[in-house]
Amino acid sequence: MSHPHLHLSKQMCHRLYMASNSIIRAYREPLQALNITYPQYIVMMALWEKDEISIACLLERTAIDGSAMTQILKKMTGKGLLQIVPYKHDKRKRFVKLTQQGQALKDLANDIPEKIKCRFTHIDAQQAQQLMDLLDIVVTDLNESEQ
Amino acid sequence: MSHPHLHLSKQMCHRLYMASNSIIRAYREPLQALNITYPQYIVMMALWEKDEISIACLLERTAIDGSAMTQILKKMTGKGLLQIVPYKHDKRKRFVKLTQQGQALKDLANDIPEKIKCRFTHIDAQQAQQLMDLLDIVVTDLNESEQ
DNA sequence: TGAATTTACTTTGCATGCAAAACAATATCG
DNA sequence: CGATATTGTTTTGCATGCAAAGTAAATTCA
Repeated sequence: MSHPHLHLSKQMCHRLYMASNSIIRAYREPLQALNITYPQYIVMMALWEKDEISIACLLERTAIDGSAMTQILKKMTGKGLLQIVPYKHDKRKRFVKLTQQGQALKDLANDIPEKIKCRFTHIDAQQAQQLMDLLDIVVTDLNESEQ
Repeated sequence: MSHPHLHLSKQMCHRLYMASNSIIRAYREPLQALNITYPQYIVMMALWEKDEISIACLLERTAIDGSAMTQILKKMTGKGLLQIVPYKHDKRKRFVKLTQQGQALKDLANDIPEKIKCRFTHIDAQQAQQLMDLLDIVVTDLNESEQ
């Protein structure tokens, strides 16, 4: 077998690629009811948890790319879900603030995690936790070793 | 704590999102030496393993989206890595065939998996396998429950 | 056999992900 | 104090991921 390391079946990266695409696809339908996309849902979850934070803080919490975030926030502002407010003391900074409509969306979203969980029939709670722990290590290792 | 299920820290999807983005980003630099992107690398790995397969087969093996694949193959053809050849018996079908240059790239790619592995300092072989197994279940469960 | 389906892709339009460059405002340093 | 560097964010350009529509060829079926 030539170049055995290059087999697709051995690639962690390909597994992650497929799993991530699959689960984001799974969110598409439930999120259509809220009229938001998956990255926008990540932003909403971050803000439901802690509102009125700087864009930099939102970037760190969500791990969404900065230039993508600008576009995402622009669209969400257009939908009336949030507002971008400039800081008084530092005019470079802006913070993000949910509108009432944005806050209200939380109730509509409440049962989405459960809907997704239902689709996992072969993974129990312990395995799910194990998977999340391993994924955290993957992210940490890759971030720490950034040159 | 209101709406506890919506906390980012509990979202498998967000872990997968971050891990997948992180690892694809990690491949960027080594793949620049080959002048290909990550999805193009997936295509190359599939073809290095088994060449002269139909586009449909390539789609199944790589799990890349069909419409994206058209563009990806177009670019790879432009780079001289492969050719799209029509079938004789069924004119709807096409198959993909690596050029000599495409085949030769395999040697350059051979040490990429090892380079990536080096960045995982907190995951041993057993955990890596465990992670791959769990990701396989995620993908299977999500695909099986597609309505 | 000819219309209706199905199959295998391609095209289009929109939303990111990302690197690189641009920008404006603040901080730093000689 | 003023030139330089840094910070926080946006803009630009390119490559997907994906749904939906389009297309051409092969199949099925009345």
